[in-house]
Amino acid sequence: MKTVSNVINGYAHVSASTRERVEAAIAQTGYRPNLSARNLARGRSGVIALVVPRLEMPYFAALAACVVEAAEARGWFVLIHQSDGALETELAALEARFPQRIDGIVLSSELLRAEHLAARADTTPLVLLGDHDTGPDVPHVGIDNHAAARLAIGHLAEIGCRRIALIGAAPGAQRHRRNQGFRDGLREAGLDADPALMQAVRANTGVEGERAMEAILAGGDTPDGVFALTDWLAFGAIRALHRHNVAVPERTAVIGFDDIPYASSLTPSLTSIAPDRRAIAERAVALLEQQLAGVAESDPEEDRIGFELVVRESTRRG
Amino acid sequence: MKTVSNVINGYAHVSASTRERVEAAIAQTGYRPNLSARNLARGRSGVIALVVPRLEMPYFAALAACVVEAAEARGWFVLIHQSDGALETELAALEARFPQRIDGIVLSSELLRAEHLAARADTTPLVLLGDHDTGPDVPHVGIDNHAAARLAIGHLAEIGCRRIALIGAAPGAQRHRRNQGFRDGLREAGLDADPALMQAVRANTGVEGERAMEAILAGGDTPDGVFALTDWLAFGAIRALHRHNVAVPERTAVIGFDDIPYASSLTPSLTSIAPDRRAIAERAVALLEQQLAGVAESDPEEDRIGFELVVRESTRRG
DNA sequence: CTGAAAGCGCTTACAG
DNA sequence: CTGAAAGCGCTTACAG
Repeated sequence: MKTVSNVINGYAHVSASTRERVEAAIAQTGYRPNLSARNLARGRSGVIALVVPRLEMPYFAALAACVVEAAEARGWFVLIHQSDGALETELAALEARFPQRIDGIVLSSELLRAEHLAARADTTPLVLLGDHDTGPDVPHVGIDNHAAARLAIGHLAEIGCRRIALIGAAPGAQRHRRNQGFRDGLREAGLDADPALMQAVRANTGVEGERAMEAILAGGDTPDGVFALTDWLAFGAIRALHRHNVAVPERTAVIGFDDIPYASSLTPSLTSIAPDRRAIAERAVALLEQQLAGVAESDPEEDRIGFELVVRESTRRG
Repeated sequence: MKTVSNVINGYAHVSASTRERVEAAIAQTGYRPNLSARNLARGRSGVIALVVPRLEMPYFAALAACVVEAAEARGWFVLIHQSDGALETELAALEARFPQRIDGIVLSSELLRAEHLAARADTTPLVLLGDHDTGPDVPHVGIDNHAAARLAIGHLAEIGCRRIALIGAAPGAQRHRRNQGFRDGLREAGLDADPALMQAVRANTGVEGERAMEAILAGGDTPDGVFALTDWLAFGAIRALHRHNVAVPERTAVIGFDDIPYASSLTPSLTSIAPDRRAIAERAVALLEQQLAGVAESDPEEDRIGFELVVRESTRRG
């Protein structure tokens, strides 16, 4: 009956006594609504998709856990898809080409550009995560990567680094804002960007970080600071530095990005930028719900999530 | 109509021409079945629960990704829950106390004992993962932890280790089989188990691994080999060894367990036991489906999953 | 081998 | 403020 439905869904216009009677009956019988029936009646699938590069990356695993929780609170299940950083897969997600119907998409993209988003035909509610500039049309939740990168460089400069290397994606490409923050951070510290100390990578893996660091060291010039665009890249960079007998942090300080759980278990433990993942997930799911309800109030203020610098051994000198 | 349903669900007794016509129509209209309606009609929720200690642990993240894939192939969504290694949460999962109805449970348990399973009242299909002996009543999917631990010790003995330390849970407790494998492996190598070289931990984290290694070294006796029951513990152990200026692997070789993605990015890269996670997930979901269908053919042969030893720098000498 | 009908458990106008 | 009825899109006996 309508009344019971009103009580369960928390609508008004139910007398207190009736509400109590209904709630007592629910408690007594241990009733749990059948989500399939509810979704069928509501015309929703009850499922949102979360697309991340790889779930094995602790950053995305942690993020996924937060998204699962936030979605569950709204009666959604999360279908986790891995893109492996393939543009084709990201484009498929953009057009909601999933085996099931989907109420919304949270897409942590690596490769998508503004032109891909402009060409989007599908209308499924969509929220983007990640460090890239994709224009104002699609809601984008994340930290201020530019400011975070500047903070990282400022920290290195403060502990005395003068020749700071960058390990990460190609300038102007995906990791645009962190790249730009690196350059601006150097400028603010009165330092120069040296192309010989900047190395692109093909993937955010330890192996690539190691290769990039090797390439920089092969130039004959040992930097006294390294900014890696992700923690995993930093791990690899430290491997290369060790092999060349470069002491970390004494000779070369290293800072990463993401603050993955293992950052504190390494030798040395890793200084890193820690985004507020829980807030990112919560906001992303809330935005999906707003889009579904038609209230598209994109609030840049709310979409900008907090972060902090966590200082550990890899930049602790003296 | 019944015929269309037969085609979609792959049942027999449909003429080839009719089948073709139906399939053509499906392809043309881009039809995708509504899972809510299907599940409602079938009396399923369409959701299975996966309970792991923490999704941030790369081993469980990788496992979760495999489970999600295997489940999706059978029309299931996966509700991921984190137990934080709390017995209370594991018991709640055992009794299917989830916010939603659940078709089945895959429970990667840390603390559950045979007595808890014997006392189970709920009848939701259940599959256990993990290293513990819980009796034959509940299907249990996993590698032969005893054999894997013996293999690890055999490897250490082979490269010349004579005094091998153990870092992990208390003997007789959760990690029972790996513990037992450690002891039997020592015996097979003609070595003795020294209580002074065995340290329990309160959690499978780097901090705990570090603390345990410190405690062993504080005994004044430096082992020439360390078997850590998980990779994360091994990371911490290596931190402690570094601090005491013990060279890894030259003075002390270290082997972990799980082969998490970062094992190859560390300094030194970590030797580890690699379970076939994909096979574990596939088998677990298949067992759930069998239980739901009432064909309870628990095949110990099938439930025993393969693994391998991956040798890396932390045990490579000379 | 195939069609017509009922039912899965909800929600939502619609009356009252 | 609350009850009776229809409908969401499937599946499944049931006839034929």
